[in-house]
Amino acid sequence: MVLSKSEEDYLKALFYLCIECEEEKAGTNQLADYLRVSPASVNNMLKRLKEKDLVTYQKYGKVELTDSGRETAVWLIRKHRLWETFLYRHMQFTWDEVHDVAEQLEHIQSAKLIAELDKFLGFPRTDPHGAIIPDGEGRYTVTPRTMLSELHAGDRCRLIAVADQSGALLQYASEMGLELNSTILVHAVRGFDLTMLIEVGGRMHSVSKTFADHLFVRTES
Amino acid sequence: MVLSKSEEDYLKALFYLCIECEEEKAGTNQLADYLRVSPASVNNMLKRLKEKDLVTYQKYGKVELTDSGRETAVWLIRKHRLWETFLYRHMQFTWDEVHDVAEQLEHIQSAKLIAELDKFLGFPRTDPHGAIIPDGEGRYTVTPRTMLSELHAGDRCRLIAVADQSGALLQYASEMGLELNSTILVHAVRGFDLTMLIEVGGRMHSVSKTFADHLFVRTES
DNA sequence: AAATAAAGTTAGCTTTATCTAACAAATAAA
DNA sequence: TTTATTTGTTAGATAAAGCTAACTTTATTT
Repeated sequence: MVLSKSEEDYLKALFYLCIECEEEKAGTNQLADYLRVSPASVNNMLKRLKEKDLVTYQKYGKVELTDSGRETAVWLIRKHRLWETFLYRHMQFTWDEVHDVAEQLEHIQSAKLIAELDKFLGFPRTDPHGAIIPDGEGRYTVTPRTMLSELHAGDRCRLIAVADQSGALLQYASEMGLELNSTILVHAVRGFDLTMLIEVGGRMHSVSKTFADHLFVRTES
Repeated sequence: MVLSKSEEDYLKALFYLCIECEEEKAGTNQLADYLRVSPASVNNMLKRLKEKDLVTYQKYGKVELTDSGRETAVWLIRKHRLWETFLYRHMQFTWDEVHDVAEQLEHIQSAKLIAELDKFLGFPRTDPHGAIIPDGEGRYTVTPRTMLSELHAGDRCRLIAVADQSGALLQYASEMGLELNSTILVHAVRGFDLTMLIEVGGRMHSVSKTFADHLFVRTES
């Protein structure tokens, strides 16, 4: 079944809200906020997605992806992340530049192209933000990950992934010399607003909890 | 100025009809035929393209691209042909498979991506069908080319390009062992329907004038 | 339990891009 | 030159995807 760009965007949004955020189901306004469209537009689209058996949904209820809907969403995420990897590795894109173009490229329809791209890249497991790339069979494991904000003074860790929603966040991280695999030392966590004092490559930085929530790490000591 | 996919398709069609076919101007029905839409749709679109100063056009008259329209069309062709080259060289696509996917990829908006792709490919001059790739400054020279159908018995030539409209033509050519740079020997031209008897790689083939019209060659003797 | 707030829906409008059917203009043929 | 044919235009319809404004449900407070 061939879907429109918009339909695909809604499915992907639902995937993020329902599966990645472990919230099970999503509401109309929540989706509208995420996609920056009106709740009315969402309502409209949900009816069509239900028609096509991509979501389960009933009046005044929450939305959920069907198996078929989730499969499509995972396929889109696979395409998106493979393209990001390509742009990053071979087209000299920085990690804050890849998202916007991959957002367009993910709608290109050609299974052969994606299979070949995967092969060309050497079957990468993660994208430039450390996010897991679903495999050719649509397998996608959502592993629970530790956020930098969960650590305490004295902890040491490595950056393994960044929540890639915002380009500003990535630029900010780059400015402080932070990239995938960087070692981070937590010097202190200020009590009242949870601001963290961290050391990256010998330099000290003070970062907000909001920022630290978006960095996924593996603790080392 | 950002154009819709459709607007871009119309500009590219106009470029083919007006510039590549050396016909100067195109008509409504001609465009409708080429794009496989109704003349009414074309009429509608022409009004909008005129609004945006991409074509010159007046009621019951012929259409022509403006400088700005031609510039956009050449940019699309550059993108299309660079993607074709990428698919052919690095993604194991055959020359009859590249067109459809490139048709989608040409609408991706990122000048940086195209500049990097060009560099990655080593600044290719021609695409997998032998068509010239416009350079980064939008320079595009339409060189007059010899068609196989213009040759006579006894002539020898090399295939330098194929008119890439139809995938069927390319498959047919492949089947007879014909690829870019293949040497073709014209054995005979039948008088009444201009069917040609040609030799390719030691094998004889009888080809129609229609087919021979789509092969561009460089004569060698 | 009634009042208020939050969330979700409907109706009706807009734009883009397509269509068909009917009509008008320009060109070619008799 | 009148007729016929081809070519081009208009009007009105449809479908996708969005909007606003008004309304209805459901959930939360007091």
